[in-house]
Formats: sequence, C-alpha cells, structure tokens
Amino acid sequence: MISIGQLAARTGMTVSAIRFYEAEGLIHPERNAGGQRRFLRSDIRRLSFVMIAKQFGFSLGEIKQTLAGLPQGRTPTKEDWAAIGQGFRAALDARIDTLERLRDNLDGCIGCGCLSLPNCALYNLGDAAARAGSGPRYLMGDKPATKAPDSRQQNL
Amino acid sequence: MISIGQLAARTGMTVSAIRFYEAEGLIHPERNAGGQRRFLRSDIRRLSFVMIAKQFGFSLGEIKQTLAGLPQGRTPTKEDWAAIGQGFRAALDARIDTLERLRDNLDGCIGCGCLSLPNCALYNLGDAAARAGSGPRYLMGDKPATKAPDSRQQNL
DNA sequence: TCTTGACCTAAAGTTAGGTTTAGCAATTAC
DNA sequence: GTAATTGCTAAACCTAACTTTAGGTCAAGA
Repeated sequence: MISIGQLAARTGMTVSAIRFYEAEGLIHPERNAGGQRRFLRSDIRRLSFVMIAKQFGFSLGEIKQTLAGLPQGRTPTKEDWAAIGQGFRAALDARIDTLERLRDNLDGCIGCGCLSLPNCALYNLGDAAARAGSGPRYLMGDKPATKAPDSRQQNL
Repeated sequence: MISIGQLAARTGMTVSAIRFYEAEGLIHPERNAGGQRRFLRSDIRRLSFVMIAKQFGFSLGEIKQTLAGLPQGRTPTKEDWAAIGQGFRAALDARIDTLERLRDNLDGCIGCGCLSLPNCALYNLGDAAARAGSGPRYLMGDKPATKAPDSRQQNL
C-alpha cells in the first residue's frame, strides 16, 4: 500500500489531481488508522491509464465508464488491460477517419474559397463531426447533439 | 449593414455568442445612431469561418490570430480566404499524423498489455501529443507545455 | 519528544466558451 | 401612436477539470 504522495511521484500527477479523481470515482483508495489514503500498487497503472486516455481526448466520465469494465476485487491482468486497449484502438480509428474526411473536403473548399455556410461541404461535414477537436465526447458512445436545421441562407 | 439578429439567423449562431465573440475581438461591428450593432455582409463569412475553425478544434484565440491575417478596410476576397484555408490544411495534416502515430504505438501496446508509465511508447508519445483531444492548442503555433521530467518509476 | 513535512477537508478560484437574467432602450408592425 | 419585437449592458451562472487556500492533523526522523 502506498501513500498519495508516492502515487503522485510514480504517475507524474499532482496530489490534488489524484484527490480530485477519487472524488470523481476514478479510484477508490482505502484509509489507514489516521484517515490517510492508502493505494494499491495496481492503482499506479490505473492512473497511468487515466492519463493516457485523457491524451486521447476522453472525458473523465468516459474513462470512469471504461474503468468500470475492470474486474472488481482482483488486480487487473495484462489481458484485462489489453481488452480496454482494443476499445481505444476503435475510437482512434473513428477519429482519424473523421479528420481525413474533413481534410478531403477542405481540399475542395480551398479551390473554391467559398466557406459559405450551408452550401459548404466542410460545414455540413462539420455538423456530423462537431466538437471533434474541442472534446470528442461522442466517440465513446455519446451521440453528438443534432442541431435544429433552422433556416439558413443560401449564399454568402 | 445587417443587425445582430439577422447575422445570427444567417450563421446559425446565437445572438449571445455573437456578442461574446465581439467581446473577444473576433468581429468588430459598427453601431447605429441608437447604439445597436450593425454588421457587414462579409461578417457572415467571417463568422462562418469561426464556426468551421471551432469544429477543427481551434481555440478562439487561435482563430482570432488567423483572422488578423485578413486585410483591414476592404472586404476579403476569395483569395484571402483561400490562403487561410491552406493554413488549415497544414494543421489538419499535422493532427492526423499525430493520431496515426498514436494509433500505431497503441497497436504495439495492445500486444504487451503494459501501459506502464515511462516505458510505454504510448505514454511517451503522449507527452508530445498531449492535449491532442481535449483542445490541440499547439497545432496553430502554441508550444505544448513541456512537463518537468520529475522522477518517475521504472516499471509497473 | 519535538519538529517538520506529508496529509486531511471544505470551499473558493481558474480557464474556455458561452448562456441566462434583469432591467431598460430602440425598432418595427399594425 | 402604441404594442410587440429586438437589441442593449452588466453581471451572474454553467461545465470540465483541476488548483489554490485556509486551517488543522498525522507520521517520521533526530
């Protein structure tokens, strides 16, 4: 069992972030007699996973869902982690695909220079890919909010 | 010259978002005798650009910088907009490239199931690609903050 | 034992990107 | 001309993901 400071040193996270993650339900440390947190060594890997997932653009809520797939009670095995990695792989493929389609459409738009709002292939594609950069929350299951198709104009 | 409501209708933005963008320096409307905002028709395209750029994951600050490249005083031409599109193309290419490298490394990691913190190719790549999902601010010029290489452990 | 450093909680602050509310002024429609 | 829209500002509120602060407790070394 390790302290929060040791866990922070070994993951590169701050102590405050770890406490925050506990509050968010991402880790579940025990407490010693004096009330201080005591973590399992396997929590180092658990937090490493959180950091990598964040780099992939997943929200803490999504990461929490994913971690819920780990076995309760026993330390996760290589295979447990590998299964989660497969889910990541699929999400990444989807994200790359979206960006490539965006890029292909941009190529067409550079030629015309239009960027006009509902005619532009770029913009229409964007409706489907919205939030792809600022937080692709839908990649792990959320549906992107569909915009009300309100009356927009024809030409800029 | 058009009102804020008309501009909102033609871009699909809310009136409050447009006012917010003015406060952030993304558009510079004039005012009529009664103090109401009056926009140029070319501001429709300007805001369309803002919406598309946001979908690409750029922050408002980055978009503001980019828009600063448009000519002052005259309505931007097709060529002005096309030049900006080229910058987008490059940023997108970089982003796709990063994600592909991330994916390739993930493939290796699925095999080993490691996810160990400083040995993992995934994690180390992540240092360079950090925040790629939750807001890739460095793609348009910002440098990603380099982490202090504090002592992390060798194996999980 | 004593002191210092690590830890504790609760609450407030931070940034981005807006939205909502309140109270009032300007425009537009009839 | 008057009522209904639309617009105005300022300030408060919102979410995510944390950090900072304040005031106190626990644990480890000399």
